[in-house]
Amino acid sequence: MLETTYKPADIEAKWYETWERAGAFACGRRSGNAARTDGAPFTIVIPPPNVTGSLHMGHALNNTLQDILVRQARMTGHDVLWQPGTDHAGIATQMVVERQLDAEGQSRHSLGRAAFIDRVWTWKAQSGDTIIAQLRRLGASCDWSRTRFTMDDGLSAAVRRVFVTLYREGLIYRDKRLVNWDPLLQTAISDLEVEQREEPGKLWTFRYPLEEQPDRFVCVATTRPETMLGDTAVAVHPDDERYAGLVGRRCILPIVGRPIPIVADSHADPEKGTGAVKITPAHDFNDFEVGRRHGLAMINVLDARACMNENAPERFRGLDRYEARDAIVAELRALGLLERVEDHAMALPYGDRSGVVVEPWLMDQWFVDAGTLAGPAIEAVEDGRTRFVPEQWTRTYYEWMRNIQPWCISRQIWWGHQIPAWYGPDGAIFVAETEAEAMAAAVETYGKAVDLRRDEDVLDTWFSSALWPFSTLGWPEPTPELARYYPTDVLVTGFDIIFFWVARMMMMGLHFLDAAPFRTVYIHALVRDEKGQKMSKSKGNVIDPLDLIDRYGADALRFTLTALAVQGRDVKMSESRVEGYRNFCTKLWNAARFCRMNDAGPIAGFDPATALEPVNRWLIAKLARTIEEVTAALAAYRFNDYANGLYHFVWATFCDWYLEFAKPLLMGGSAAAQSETRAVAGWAFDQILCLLHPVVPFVTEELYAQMADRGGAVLVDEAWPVAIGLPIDANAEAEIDAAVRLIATVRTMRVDSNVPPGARIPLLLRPNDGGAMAVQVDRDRALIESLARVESVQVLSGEPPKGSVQSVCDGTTIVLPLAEIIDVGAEKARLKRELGRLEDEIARLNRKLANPAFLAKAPAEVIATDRGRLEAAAQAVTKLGEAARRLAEL
RNA sequence: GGGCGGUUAGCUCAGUCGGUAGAGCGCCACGCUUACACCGUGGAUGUCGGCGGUUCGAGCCCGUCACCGCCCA
Repeated sequence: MLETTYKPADIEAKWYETWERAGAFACGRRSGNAARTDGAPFTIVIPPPNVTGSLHMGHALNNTLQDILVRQARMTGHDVLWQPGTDHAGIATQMVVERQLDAEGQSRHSLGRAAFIDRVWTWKAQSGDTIIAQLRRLGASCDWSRTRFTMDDGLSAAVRRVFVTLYREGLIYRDKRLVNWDPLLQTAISDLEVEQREEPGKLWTFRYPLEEQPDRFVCVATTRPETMLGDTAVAVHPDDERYAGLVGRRCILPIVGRPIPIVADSHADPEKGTGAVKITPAHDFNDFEVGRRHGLAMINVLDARACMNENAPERFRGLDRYEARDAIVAELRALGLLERVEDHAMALPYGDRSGVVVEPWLMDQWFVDAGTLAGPAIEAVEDGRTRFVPEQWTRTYYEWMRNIQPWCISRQIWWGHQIPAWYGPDGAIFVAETEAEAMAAAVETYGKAVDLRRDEDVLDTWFSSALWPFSTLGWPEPTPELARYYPTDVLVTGFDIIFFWVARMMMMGLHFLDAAPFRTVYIHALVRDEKGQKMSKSKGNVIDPLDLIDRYGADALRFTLTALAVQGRDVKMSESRVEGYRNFCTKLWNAARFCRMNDAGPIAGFDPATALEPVNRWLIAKLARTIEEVTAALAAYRFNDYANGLYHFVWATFCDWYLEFAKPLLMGGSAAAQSETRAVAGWAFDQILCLLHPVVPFVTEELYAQMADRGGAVLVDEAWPVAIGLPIDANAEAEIDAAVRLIATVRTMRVDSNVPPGARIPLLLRPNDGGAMAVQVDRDRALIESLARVESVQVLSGEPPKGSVQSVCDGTTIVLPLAEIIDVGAEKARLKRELGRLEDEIARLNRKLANPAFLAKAPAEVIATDRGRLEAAAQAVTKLGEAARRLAEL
């Protein structure tokens, strides 16, 4: 016999091992009802987590949703591939290992490149499986036999093939441009890795003397005085009359003494500051463009650590950028060239990994021509080959794609895919997949063997991630998996990586396989804490999913995340919700206990269409509707509707009503009714297990095993329920729904009249149409007596006895003869309240139905509904009015 | 500055076609009942952010304002 509470820890590991041993997650097989479907492929690639990371709540949500989709797809007979794997996460992983080295008093430079990379692999070997193990605990049903890592040989070959191909097509190139330079990590990073933070700062206004008239000045404002050493112009707006006479003349850059031109450029904003701006093309993205337009010199005054370099006057060299700022301001002040200082809020660019202010820095880097690749990626969404859900994200995608900038892909770190480019003695570039090929090309160029030097940089991690949907399937080799599982069906990911990842996979997939990598991109929200704050270690509000799994079970966590996964809204996580859904699992568990105690298990070949009892036909109809509803919800990615629909069906319909109705049938019904009820309950419970399995796989699998001898079959391989063929008996539904309302009314009357819960009292019904009601009462007598806890149910033809409590339900007067215990005053008050409510409703409906415009324009069925309501209310008033009069006679 | 989302019960949120506003948690009362106290039964709780408009009828559609959050520059 099952215990009274569900203990997740006892069964989760067992079932996960069973599934894996059975190969239940492997692609290339078909489960569910194989006869019903064609075993079409269904593919999802996992958003690869950082190989050395650990599971956080965002992963838990992301993978729960994917797991629901793939488990359901297996049950509908698809050949499912959920492709797992991890990402090498270049900068993040390198930082972790560098911190370790630092603690040992070493650095990557003291170790050397080869030894350092060995060290990272060692670290990966130690911690690389952590997150995979954690995903298993969550229940994720990936095909682990196909696990890939972005630095595997095959995936690395794909990276080289893509790099070389794009280089030859002119879509990858080396260029000297301003990049975002992280002076702490000493590497370039992409625009997306820069976070703009609004901060209070200062705006300094300096006087730059004119070359010809040293007593006249042009005033320029800046938030970054230290960069003035690299100024090569002053710009004013071409329409700015204040400066019209100065354009074309020169001023003298203070401290440096360099004459610089005053140019007209619309970048200068007449409204801002003095209207004149200093131009430092080597240290500002806007100034860089101005410099290009006017052919200005580009003078770099900072080194890789953001200290002043040899292009600065000697006394500033080696100063950190902030020290240099103070020194320069002081010197200009001393020279009388500081006009003023104002407080000024400004956005500063921070490196999202290092947390330091990045510098726009002029250097040679590798770039992808993202603009060219974006075209087809935009079209694929425009013409619907790829669809975003929720649809609103389409705009975000377009917005970014249509304004895309060249993508800087080289990183000055060691952990990652080293760029397959070699330099000859004269600096000529040879890009090839192997050193041998590069050498061959060099020999052809130079006519002899030369020393080639490989580019030391590695590629942005997202470069390899961009290939994930096909590199994991074996590309560039023409594997059977690639042919069968690409393009994938759906990508499930968070909105925060639409640009980083989704957009780039779209570009690469379209370019190299001529097909968008996914048919649907489902974008889910961020998981926040219960106050709506983003979870972060520094805030200390992180909820650890593994802790929740330990305490409440993986199923409870999964159900919580699913029920809260509303499209377009953040998920606010709170422990009380997890506890509530743990309780739901226990409820399910106890429903199973009840079924087992009553021998209500699944019966092979049972056909629900043969059921005759109204209660059973009622349940079958409700279940059929639930199947349709939750299947549709999943098809539309409305995960919350799926979870809540089942929650309500299981708890309210099945447990609260059906099982309670079943009790009198099982205990006192005819032999036929008993065996039918056992069969229907057992069958329905099996259907429930199937429907719930994708979201709560562990508890449902355990109960599936507990409910019957399955001959080794597991729920994970079962078929998804279908509503087609199930009888939806409207009469049975109406009959039992009416009984439900009647019982609820009696229960309310009992409480209102302080009838002791245990007291069995008679129930009298005075229907409008004696015939039909009498038949129904006769049929459902046992149900009503049991659930309303009454000793008898009789149809009343004459006047109710004196001292009765009365109410009206569906036109029938409900009479409880309680002369002994009735509190006349309280009962009068209750009737008065009820009559007042009805009068209000009648007045409202009368107003509405007296409005000629309503009668003329509203649909006929709306008018009929309201007339029905009015009639029912009027009847109820009559009956309760009588009841009140009878009470007054006492 | 541009864009997106939000504002509904004490809290967290659903609300699909415009037709008397729902759920979970919490709260109150009562607990007979051999599936379950991680439970059962009953109950209370709303200016659907403000204003204006469209409509027979608006939480829902349109306009506008306020506040909150996010993204981009």
